[in-house]
Amino acid sequence: MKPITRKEEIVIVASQLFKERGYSAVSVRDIAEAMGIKAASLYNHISSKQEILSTLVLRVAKEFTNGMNGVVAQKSSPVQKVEQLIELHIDITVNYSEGIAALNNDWMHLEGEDLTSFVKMRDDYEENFRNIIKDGITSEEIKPHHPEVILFAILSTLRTLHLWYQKRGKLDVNILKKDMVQVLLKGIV
Amino acid sequence: MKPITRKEEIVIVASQLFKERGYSAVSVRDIAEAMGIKAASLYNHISSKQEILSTLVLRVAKEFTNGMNGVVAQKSSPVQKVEQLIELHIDITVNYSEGIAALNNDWMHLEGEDLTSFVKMRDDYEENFRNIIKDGITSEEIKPHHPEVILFAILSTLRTLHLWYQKRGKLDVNILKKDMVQVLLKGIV
DNA sequence: GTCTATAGGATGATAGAC
DNA sequence: GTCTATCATCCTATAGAC
Repeated sequence: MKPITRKEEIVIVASQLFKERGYSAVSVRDIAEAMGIKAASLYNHISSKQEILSTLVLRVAKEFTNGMNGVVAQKSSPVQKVEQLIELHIDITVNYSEGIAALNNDWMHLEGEDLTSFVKMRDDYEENFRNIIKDGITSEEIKPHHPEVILFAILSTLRTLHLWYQKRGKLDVNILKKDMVQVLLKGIV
Repeated sequence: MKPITRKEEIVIVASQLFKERGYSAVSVRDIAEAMGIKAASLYNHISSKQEILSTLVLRVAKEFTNGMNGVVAQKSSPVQKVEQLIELHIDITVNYSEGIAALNNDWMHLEGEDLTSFVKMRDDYEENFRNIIKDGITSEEIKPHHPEVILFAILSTLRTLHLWYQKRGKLDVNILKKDMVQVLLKGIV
């Protein structure tokens, strides 16, 4: 089915270590040891430790960007779009759990063009999300709180889903989606 | 007024660097340079780099523990307690912004007894919060969603407040409290 | 309280044999 | 594709002079 390349294997193993300890606290020797080979052997497949991080973070960032573009292109209402974004985050969390940890905590260790391109993707994503919320306020579907507070509350929750999903991973994804949508949109009281 | 000790100065300078790059990516040379002295001179005031992290993280963790104990001891309703906890997080965020970053992202680099004691404080805090939510569901003040989903949504938002507060720091704290309480308790639609 | 000098080890990465 | 050997640099921390 999936003939995983050696480089891909490195990225997967590294991402698990990055998630536990963070990019800076993980050495290339640690990654190699986790794969049962020597550090020098890694360099037959990658050009630097940086490259692992870039591959990992940019891959997930592109998933978010593509997903957001899909949502924006639709004709649904602002609230429906927010629901779709909540589902997007849950889907990506389930499929790229370790990558999200790196994206959240280690993006600042990217360098050069990779850093620039990541920051742009993240800013664009937030701007699209913010505009959807503003549209919802304008059309009176969403309560007139400060859009920034709403954006922050939702994004904070969605961005840290991976921390929680690993603990309660048994919960069915569809149940999680429904509950999360209810809690985030309609509150708890 | 405040005769800041040299050690305290080190903790403050280090916490700002830890917030930007994370504990592992900051060297003692970096900290010393930011203070305009040599790395070796730091060791006249601290015994290790670890000690800086412990001081920082445990200080903030104790603030949360004390605050939670105060809330639990009160006779207010579950929803009122949640409101007080939201305010607690906002107050601590305003006063210990950098420490919260270390607490969120670098606690796993604590060692020995400090690590154990931190994890216990964090677990106790979450357990108290969870019980308040459960009480609210039992008394039908809070909607009967899975308590874990509610706890997660609120805590995720509150724990990352510091990221947002620095960007929009101009916003009055009392306005922030009111808006945040509304959004988290009553939702956005 | 700060300095210079340095110990002792870890780090990212390369060269070249197999 | 992996290995051993190695380089140059960085790391935390200590000793001892001023």
